[in-house]
Amino acid sequence: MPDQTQNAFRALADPTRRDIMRLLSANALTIAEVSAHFDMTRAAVKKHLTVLNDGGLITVEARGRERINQINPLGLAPVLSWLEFFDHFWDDRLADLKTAIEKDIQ
Amino acid sequence: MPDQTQNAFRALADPTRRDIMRLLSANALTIAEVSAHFDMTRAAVKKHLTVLNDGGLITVEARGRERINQINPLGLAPVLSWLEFFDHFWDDRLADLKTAIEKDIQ
DNA sequence: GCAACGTGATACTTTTTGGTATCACGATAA
DNA sequence: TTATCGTGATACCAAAAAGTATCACGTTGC
Repeated sequence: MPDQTQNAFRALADPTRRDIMRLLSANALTIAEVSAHFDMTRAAVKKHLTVLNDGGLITVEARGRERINQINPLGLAPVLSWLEFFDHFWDDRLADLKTAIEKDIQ
Repeated sequence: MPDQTQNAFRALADPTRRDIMRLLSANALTIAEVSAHFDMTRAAVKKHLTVLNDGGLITVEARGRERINQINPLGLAPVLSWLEFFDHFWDDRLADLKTAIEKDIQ
């Protein structure tokens, strides 16, 4: 796992994978359970889970013949770290940004 | 510009585009000036700038025959907003996350 | 043991993306 | 005007990504 920042950003670039992150934030799920929420094959969902795993955003735990996928919030650290870089440049604008977030939809 | 969240995340998925963001954080630059920092053609850089513009992360201002590309920090709002979602689920872990950021490389 | 189930992995197709090459066009400067 | 410069736009190519279909394998339960 060389470039965790790149893998994490890449993992978050796909809307399906971001939806999976939200799903897993509520409960850890097996691949089949995750697949049930999307209109695509289990194999496709599995691929997305692999990308998320490569990005360090989820961890996978084997339980019998099932694989429990669960969120790893620390995986977001490289992303937040990168964004943090811009805080130093616009501390003032960041305040506006934070308030803008409050009224942001989705 | 329907899905700004998607466009912003997609724009940040490429390492060259993230580097461009850092570049522009110091100074607003023309396309040619940005291109000088990368080992690729001006046309390729222009494409990246278009993607960044679509993502709302930069703004472009015409000045004579030049186009000044400058950062739009508010474009990061949808990204931060999405990440904010996870704060509600792990307020405690977020503290660890913030401290982890401090010692993060790159 | 045996059948059903969840998963891993591979091969394959289609679409998107990153990149180059090229040309046309407005702005600049002599 | 004329030549040059920065850019926009298009066509094109190669590689990566998203998705499907399929099969093999270990686990579960009878």
